[in-house]
Amino acid sequence: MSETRWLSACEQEIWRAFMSAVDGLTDQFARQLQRDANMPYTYYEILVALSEAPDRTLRMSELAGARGSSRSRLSHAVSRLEEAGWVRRQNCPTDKRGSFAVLTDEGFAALAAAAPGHVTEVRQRLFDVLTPEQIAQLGDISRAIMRGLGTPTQPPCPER
Amino acid sequence: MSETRWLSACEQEIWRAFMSAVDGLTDQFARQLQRDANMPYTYYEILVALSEAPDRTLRMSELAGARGSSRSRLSHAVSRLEEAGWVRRQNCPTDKRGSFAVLTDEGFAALAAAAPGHVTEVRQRLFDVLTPEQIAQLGDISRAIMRGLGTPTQPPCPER
DNA sequence: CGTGCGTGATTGAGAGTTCAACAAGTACAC
DNA sequence: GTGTACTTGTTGAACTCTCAATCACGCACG
Repeated sequence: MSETRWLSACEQEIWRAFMSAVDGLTDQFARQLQRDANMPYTYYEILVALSEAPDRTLRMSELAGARGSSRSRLSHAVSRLEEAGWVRRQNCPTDKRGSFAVLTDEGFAALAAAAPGHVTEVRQRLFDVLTPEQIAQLGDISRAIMRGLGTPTQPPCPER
Repeated sequence: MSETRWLSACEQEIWRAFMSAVDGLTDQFARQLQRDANMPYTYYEILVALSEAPDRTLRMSELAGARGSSRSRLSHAVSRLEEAGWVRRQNCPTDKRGSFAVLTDEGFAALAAAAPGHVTEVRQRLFDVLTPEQIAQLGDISRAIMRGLGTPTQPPCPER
């Protein structure tokens, strides 16, 4: 067990600013979605992932793995989304253990209704307050963090 | 209601990288604390705030306001922390409605035990994977976001 | 005074997440 | 084939957070 490398005053200030910003952002987005679309943020993400999949269908595992979600959490969430009529479960014919989650038309409609408000919020709270340089820097920083966490990353966007 | 300004492919890629990074980080920190110190991240933050206050004591409201927490959440959390013996409630003599939360010696000890692991994690997952320039950029970006959210910000650190 | 209104804090119910345990199915060696 | 180990997905209990309701108190105004 080696000596702890504490944060300098500078580092600590940056760390706290970062956490405040992130907290504030996620809180803002979560509230906006809950208020305007009556869905928690994680459910929105599930609907987005399904809407982009072929046939709007994904295996439960893939859906869980795509976002950093646990199988258990996803199972509970999909149960809820099923009650809402936004998602439907379907058995996998080739692997009898497996289940598919399928986005229903109602689910797609709910997502389409929720998206504009959410995107507007993201634009206002994030992109509009940063300069183009800062936006590019944020992309690089995020990818570096993801690499540090072992998350696979896509190559950065082509030059602006 | 004006037209929605959607995100470009570039912006969306940055947005998703950012959310993945943030999610991964907070998840990592939360798990590390839960595993090694048996406390949720928000409770850790409460202990930190108390440990820095004069007499390790704060009004419930101040404690809630300091972090973006609701009174209700804080009340529940302090009840838990009280059961653990880490915090103690104390009546306010000048305002009989008020309560103080006081960090106990056990609480301070628990915090002291948890801090090294947490700081090490923050250093490894965040500061070690970024260049000094990126760290400074992250500070500026975070402050810009906070301003956009209406959160008061401290002036940035003196030049490195 | 005392009535009314705003504030500080708590409570309980409902919703989401986590964790461990479990059932069911598949893969693979022997 | 059969047994063992791993994977997929679900479940229930415990825990945290949110929201609305509530209680107790302070403060100002008639």
